Amino acid sequence: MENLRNKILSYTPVNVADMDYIFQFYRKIRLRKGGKLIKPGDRVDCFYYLDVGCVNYYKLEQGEIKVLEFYTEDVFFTDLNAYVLDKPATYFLEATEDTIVYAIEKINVEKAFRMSHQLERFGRLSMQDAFVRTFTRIERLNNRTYEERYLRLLNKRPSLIQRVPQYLIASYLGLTPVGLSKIRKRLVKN
Amino acid sequence: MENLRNKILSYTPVNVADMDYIFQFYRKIRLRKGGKLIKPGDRVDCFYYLDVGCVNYYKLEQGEIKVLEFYTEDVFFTDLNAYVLDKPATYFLEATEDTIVYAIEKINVEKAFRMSHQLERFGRLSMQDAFVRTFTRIERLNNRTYEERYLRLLNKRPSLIQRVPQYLIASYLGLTPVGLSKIRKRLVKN
DNA sequence: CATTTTTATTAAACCAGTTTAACGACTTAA
DNA sequence: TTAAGTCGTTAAACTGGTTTAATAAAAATG
Repeated sequence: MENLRNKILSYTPVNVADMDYIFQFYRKIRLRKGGKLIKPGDRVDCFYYLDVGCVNYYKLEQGEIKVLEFYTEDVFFTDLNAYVLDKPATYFLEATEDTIVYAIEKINVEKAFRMSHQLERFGRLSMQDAFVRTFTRIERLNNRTYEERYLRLLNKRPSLIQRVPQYLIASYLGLTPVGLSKIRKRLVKN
Repeated sequence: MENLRNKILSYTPVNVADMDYIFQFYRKIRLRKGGKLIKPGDRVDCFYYLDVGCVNYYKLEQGEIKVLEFYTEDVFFTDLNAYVLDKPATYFLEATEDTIVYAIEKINVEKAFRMSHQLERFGRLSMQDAFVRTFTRIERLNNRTYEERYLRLLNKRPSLIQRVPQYLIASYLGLTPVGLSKIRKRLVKN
């Protein structure tokens, strides 16, 4: 759990007692490829830290898969909408490969944040960080063509293209598998 | 500043002393229509609360306006990317009508959050709230057609359509003024 | 390793948007 | 009160994607 500890400390200093306090609540979860943390209808009462692997955050709409995000090494994640608002999940959180995450229950998160000002601050700053990353995503969705989005992904997260099947990448970019295939063809020609 | 006080208290209880402490830092800003809080290149060192009016959060890209969000009554906002990362702004924050906001400097936000666990918690929860709203925006951008997006906006923020010129609405929805005009025509026919 | 299943490519027809340009209505300023 | 600018609509030609379907290639399975 050394990675998780360093991740927390990357946001703000936390004294050893407070760190130990929150760590008592974390439990390790191993997922095989295809294993799910959350599926629609589930209660979402955990916040996760992705240590090893990749988790696909997606929903099914009229049978069609809509990928919202791929969470990879060293990020916090959950189905935040459902988690925050205590609503049943509408998304899946599913491992695209063998994956290790650490989970902490919401009730214990709240306990830890109430008990420690430093942990509360960690909570605020990590949320701020999540916000900024999400916002950047909106910027891209709004302003770029599909080709530019694909090239950007290729550049920013090259390993993702290797790890994840192309039809999921297509969905993540907001187009069809056929559409992505055409873009790729266009790119090699030029 | 009663609205601002209630907004803060809607997230978490804050004792009077701590509330007074943070309130000493807020200052009122009046903007005429077209007035700007931020423009590209500016240092973004304030967090704002919109009391009355409407602020357009947009950028210019090859001379073309790209609207990311309209902030209206009773929300916190800033150019968060620039604010958090201490980078120069790339966006405008511009009043689309006469507007009143309250501003607090980043340095004083940090002071208040360090001084008070309750205020720190308010900071975390308001950030969480902002995240959820932003995330909802991504969902819409990803999954819906332009027509559905327009209908949703009409339904969710009907006043916005009245207050803001149509070419800005078009940009917010991610299409051209011509495109939006065609959609509107299609809708009245059916 | 042979079979089945899953994934990626290609082609053809189609369509919801874009771009450009012209026009009319409304607003603003001199 | 005319002139200039802004805003929304329409039309025509275009384009970058979609859909559907067939096929090929690769991966999983017994």
